Amino acid sequence: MESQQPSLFPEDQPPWELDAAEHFLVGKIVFAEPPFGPFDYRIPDDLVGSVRPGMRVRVPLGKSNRGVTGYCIAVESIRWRGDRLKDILSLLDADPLCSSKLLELIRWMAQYYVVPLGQVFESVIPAGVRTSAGVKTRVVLLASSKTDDMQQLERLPPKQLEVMKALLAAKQPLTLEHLRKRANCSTGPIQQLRRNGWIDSREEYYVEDRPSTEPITPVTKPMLSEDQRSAFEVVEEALDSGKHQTVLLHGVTGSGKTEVYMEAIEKVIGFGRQAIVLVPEISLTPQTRARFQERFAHVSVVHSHLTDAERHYQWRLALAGAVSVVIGPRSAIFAPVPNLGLIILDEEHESSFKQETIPRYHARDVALHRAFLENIPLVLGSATPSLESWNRVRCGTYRHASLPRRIYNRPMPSVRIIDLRSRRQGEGVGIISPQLRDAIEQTIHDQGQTILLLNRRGFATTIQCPACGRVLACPNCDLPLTHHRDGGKSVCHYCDFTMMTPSMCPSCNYEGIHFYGTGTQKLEIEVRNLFPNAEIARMDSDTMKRPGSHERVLDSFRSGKLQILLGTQMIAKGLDFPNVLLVGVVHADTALHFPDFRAAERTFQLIAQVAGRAGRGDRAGQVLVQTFSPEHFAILAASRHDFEQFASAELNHRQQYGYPPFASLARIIVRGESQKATEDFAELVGRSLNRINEVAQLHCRILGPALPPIAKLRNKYRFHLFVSSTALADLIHLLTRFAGETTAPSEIQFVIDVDPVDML
DNA sequence: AGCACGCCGACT
DNA sequence: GTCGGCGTGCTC
Repeated sequence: MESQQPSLFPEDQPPWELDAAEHFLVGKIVFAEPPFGPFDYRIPDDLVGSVRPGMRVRVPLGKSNRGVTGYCIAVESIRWRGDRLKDILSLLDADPLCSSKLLELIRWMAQYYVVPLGQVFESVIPAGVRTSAGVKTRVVLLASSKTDDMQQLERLPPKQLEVMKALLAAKQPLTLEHLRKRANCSTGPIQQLRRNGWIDSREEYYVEDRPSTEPITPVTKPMLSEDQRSAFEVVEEALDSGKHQTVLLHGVTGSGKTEVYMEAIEKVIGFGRQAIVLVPEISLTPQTRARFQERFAHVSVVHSHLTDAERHYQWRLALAGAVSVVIGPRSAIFAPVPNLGLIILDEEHESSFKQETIPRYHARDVALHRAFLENIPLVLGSATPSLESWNRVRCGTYRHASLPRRIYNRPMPSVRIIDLRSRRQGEGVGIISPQLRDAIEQTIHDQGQTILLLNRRGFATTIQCPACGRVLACPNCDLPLTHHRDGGKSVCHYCDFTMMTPSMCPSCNYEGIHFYGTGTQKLEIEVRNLFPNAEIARMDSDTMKRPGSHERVLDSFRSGKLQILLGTQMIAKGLDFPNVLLVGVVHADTALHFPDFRAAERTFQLIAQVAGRAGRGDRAGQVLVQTFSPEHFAILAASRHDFEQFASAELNHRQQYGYPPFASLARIIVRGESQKATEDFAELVGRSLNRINEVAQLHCRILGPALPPIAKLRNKYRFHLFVSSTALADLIHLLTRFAGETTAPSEIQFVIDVDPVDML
C-alpha cells in the first residue's frame, strides 16, 4: 500500500549536496478508483499551508495528465528525490472533510476491511457533501475600505448613511435583501453606494436554512427505576473515567434501555459534548425520533430517505457543532461532530449494522474503534446480545450492565413450545396447530391482540410437480421460486425474477402443479378462514412497499382496530403495543437449519425478540412457539428467556469448531457469468491464499472454494472461500497481500468480506 | 479506470 | 513495408 518512488540518487547524499537538497511539501493522495494510490504530489507554493489532510484535491494523473479528484491523507516535508513529482492542481475544500481522528478511523477501516482508502472515504463522506448538494451561490455586500474615513462617511445623504450604518453594525456581509430590510429602504440607495465604491460585493456559497423541525416541547423526564439507575451508574462511571470503555447494556425486552441512554446523553451534553446514537434502520420510527427530539434540543435524525441536499445540511450542522445528538443507522457512526463524548449502539446484535457493499464494515466494530480513538465510552444495548459482544463481557473486556426486569416489574410472558411432529397426518393439515388456534380464539375473546410471526413471505416456498417432482426454480439464481397468490406469480426472493405461475408442469405437462411450504400469504388466508370475524393485517416487504403503509398498519393495530397482525421479522422487533396478549411463532425452525454458523443465534434472537412483544401492558402475555425441533437448545433457552444459558452452550459449540468469536473469519466471494471460468478463478484464489499463508508463515486456515448456498445469483455463478485464524493480524496480512497481488479477469469479480454476516 | 507500449495479421 | 487488433503494465 505504501507509495514507492524509485529513487534516482543514493539514499545517503554527500553533505555538500545535502545542503543544496531542496525540501518541499508533498501531499499523499488516494483515489476512489484505480489506481488507488497513495501517490505523492508536490504542493505548489500558492497552496502551501492550505492543503491539509482530509481535503479533496484535483491532481493530474497518468501520461495524459487527466484531472482526477483525490483525498489528501497526509502532508509531509520531503527532500527532493528526482523531478518526477507532479503538482497538486487545486483544492476542492476550504476545510478538511474529516478530523484527524476520523481520518485515523478511515485508515483503520481500510486496513481492517482490506479496502482501498479512497473507497472508504467515499462511504464515510456522504455523496451530497462531495457534490455540494443544495449549495447555492449568492451575492453578499460588505463595507469597503472607504468607510475607514469617518468624515467622508458622515457626508453621505441621510438614506445612504443609514444603509452604511446598518451594514457596519451587522459586522458581517449581508445579502441585498437582508440589508434592505435592516436599513428599511429600497434598493436604490444601496445600488448608489455600490456604484460609488462604498460597498463591495462578492459571491459566496451558502446552504439554505431549513425550517427547524424541532418542536422543542421538553417533557418532564421520567424517574429511573432502581434497575435503570444502577445500569446508568455503570455507564456514568465510564463517562466519568474520561477513558474509553465499552458497556454492554443487557436489558430484557421492555426493560427501558432508552431511558438509560437518554440519561447518559444528557450528561454528555452537559459536558458540552455530542453523542451519536446508532439504531437499526427499521427502528428509526417517528416515535423513536420524537422521543429524542422531545428530550433534547438540536437532535439530528439521519434516515435513509433524506435527499442529498438534506443530508449535506445535516452533515454541515454536525460539523459546525450545532447538533448535540445524531441519531441514525450505521452510517451515522461517521457523523463529523467536533467533540464526541459518547456512542450508543442500540440493538447491537442486529445484522443490519453490517454493510453488505464495499466497504463491508460492521458499524459495531467501527463504533468500537471510533470510541477507542476518541477515548470515550461506547454503550451497546440489546436484549439478545451478539455472541461476539457477550464473549467480551465474559472475558472482562466489556463492562456489563443489566436490566433483568421489565419496567413496573411486569412479568416476562410465559412461553409454550408446540411440537409440530406430534400432529397426526391428515388431521389439522393447516399451519396453525389446534393449541395456537385455541389461544388466538381466547385472546380475541379477552379483547386482546395477537401477533403471528412467520419468517417467510409469499404463499408457498416451493412450487413442485407432484407427478415428476420438478421444482420450479429461478433461471437466474437456480433457487426455488416462491408462489405469490396475488396475481398468481412466481417470484425469486433473491433477484426478484417474476413469472406467471404455470398451471401445467413445464417438464411433464402434468396439470395440477402443487404448492408446498408456507409463506405469510398462505398464513393470512388460513387465519382469515379460521377467524372470519377478526380484523387481520399482514405486514411483510410485499405489503409494505408503498410509503406510509407501515405507519398505517401500525396505527390501526395500536388503535385496537386490528385483532391479529401477522408478518415476517419486521413485526418481531421494537413494536410496543400494550394490548398484545399472544404471540405465535408459526414455524420456529425456518432459520434453524440454515448453513450458517449463526443459525442457532438467529433463531434464539428471533424468538426472544418476538416474544418480547407480548404482555407489555397490564395484562400478562403468552407466547406459543410451533416447531419441529422442540429439543433444540436455542428454542428451549428462548422459551425460558434464558440468554445466558443459550450463550454459554453456543459459545462452547463455537469454540469447539473454531468459529467466531474464537477466530477471525473472512469470506471471499467469486462470481462470474461463466461457471467454468468462475470456478477456475476460485481455485486460483485458493492456491494463492495457501501459497501466501505458507511463504509468509501465517497461521490461517483456508477452506474452499465451495459452492455457497446461493450458488447462482442474478445470472452469475458463485463460489466462496473462507479464511479463518485465531490471529487477526495474520488474517489481515494474508488478505492484504492477496488483494495486492490479485487482479481478476474482467468477466470475474471477487470481494473480500471480513467478519461476514451473510453466509449465503 | 484510462492510456500507453508492444508484438502479430490483412492491407496499400 | 504500414495500419491496427487488444494483451500486459503503469499511473506519484
